[in-house]
Amino acid sequence: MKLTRRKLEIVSTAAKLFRKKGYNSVSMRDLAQALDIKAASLYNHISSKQEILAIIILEVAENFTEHINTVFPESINSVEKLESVIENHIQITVEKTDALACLNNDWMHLEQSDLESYLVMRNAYEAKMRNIIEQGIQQKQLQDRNVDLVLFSLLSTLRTLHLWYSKNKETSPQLMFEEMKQNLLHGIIR
Amino acid sequence: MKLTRRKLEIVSTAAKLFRKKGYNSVSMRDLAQALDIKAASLYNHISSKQEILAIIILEVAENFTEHINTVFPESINSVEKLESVIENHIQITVEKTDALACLNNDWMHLEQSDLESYLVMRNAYEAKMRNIIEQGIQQKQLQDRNVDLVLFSLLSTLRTLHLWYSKNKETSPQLMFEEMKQNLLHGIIR
DNA sequence: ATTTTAAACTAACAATTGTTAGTTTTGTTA
DNA sequence: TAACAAAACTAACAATTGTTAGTTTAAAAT
Repeated sequence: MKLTRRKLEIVSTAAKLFRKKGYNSVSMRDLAQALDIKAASLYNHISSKQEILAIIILEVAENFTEHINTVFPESINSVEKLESVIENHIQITVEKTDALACLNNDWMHLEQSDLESYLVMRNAYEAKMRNIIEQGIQQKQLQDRNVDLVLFSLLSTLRTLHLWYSKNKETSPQLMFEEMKQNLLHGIIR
Repeated sequence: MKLTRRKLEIVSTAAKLFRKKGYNSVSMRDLAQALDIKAASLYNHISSKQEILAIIILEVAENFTEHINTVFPESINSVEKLESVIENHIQITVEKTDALACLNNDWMHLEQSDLESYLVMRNAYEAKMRNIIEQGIQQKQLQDRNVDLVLFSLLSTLRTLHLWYSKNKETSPQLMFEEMKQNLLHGIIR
């Protein structure tokens, strides 16, 4: 099924609801009501509830994948690569807040090949991030620490930044970028 | 209803299931099956599914509250207070992994007075953390940054550390503490 | 040995779930 | 104006949900 205008409305309304209550706590009747139609009418546009979830999540996952594939082979140093990753996370946080929250909270409700695709992308992403960090340590640009924990420290904050942003929507991406770069890379101690 | 031995078994089994699939994706029949009994038998021990969720979440929330209330008035400097908070998060992550994950993922499915209690505790916790950070900035021990974003950077990682820990259970709390202190307070750049 | 209590059971309920079939309405194109 | 397509509708389905009522079993206390 093609992504028509109406279908996109349904998907983005669903993302908003899924984000607030979680995939399994939003019924097709809830979704329909938010769009001011009846539940059965949704099926003129989408084939199943699952399809909606897959569209929401896989699109964001592909955004992340595309960016890291661009930045990974570049001949800039590790710190600059990390900065670019931070910037990308902030951009997606700002532009696709609902979908990003869905990805974080409801990816485990994907089924079969969609779940598979998601996990493949996530693993590849983390592997490339890991690589950047290892390279940074080797080149003495980063502190010599437990790579997995460094990776987690970065990603945990970047992945959940939408929680902060949704309560601070007036903040400019620029400011977020500068502050997060400092916090994540240089720490908070003086 | 008192917390008997059997009731605790039910609650901790529920925490394990809720963590993996989310509160609304675990039916009372799922929970019963995991305990090798029938769904109706659960009601000899608990009064509702909601009660289970509330027990799981509020207990952890109280742990956090107790600790910050202990550390907050102490006459140690801000950095030492932050270190103590980090240590406490790691301890709870290690000792109550499932319940902590539940709190993070399913707090919004609490109802009425339980939801209220949770939010009161969370707000109080964040306010005290915020205060510690502000004090640290005033006393020039911390960098002069956006307080809210510093707070978020710390808490986002500490709150989701259970995601990393559940895949790295062999790691000692000591090592986690030392590494996270470095990552969070001093950053990762050399 | 008898009574009591704790904890399991079977059977059923009313409500809600995702989804389908078939129909009607609405707006556009021939 | 007639024909067509898009998108809504009503009505219903089978399955699953949390929970209750009433009963049986097993263990502990008298």
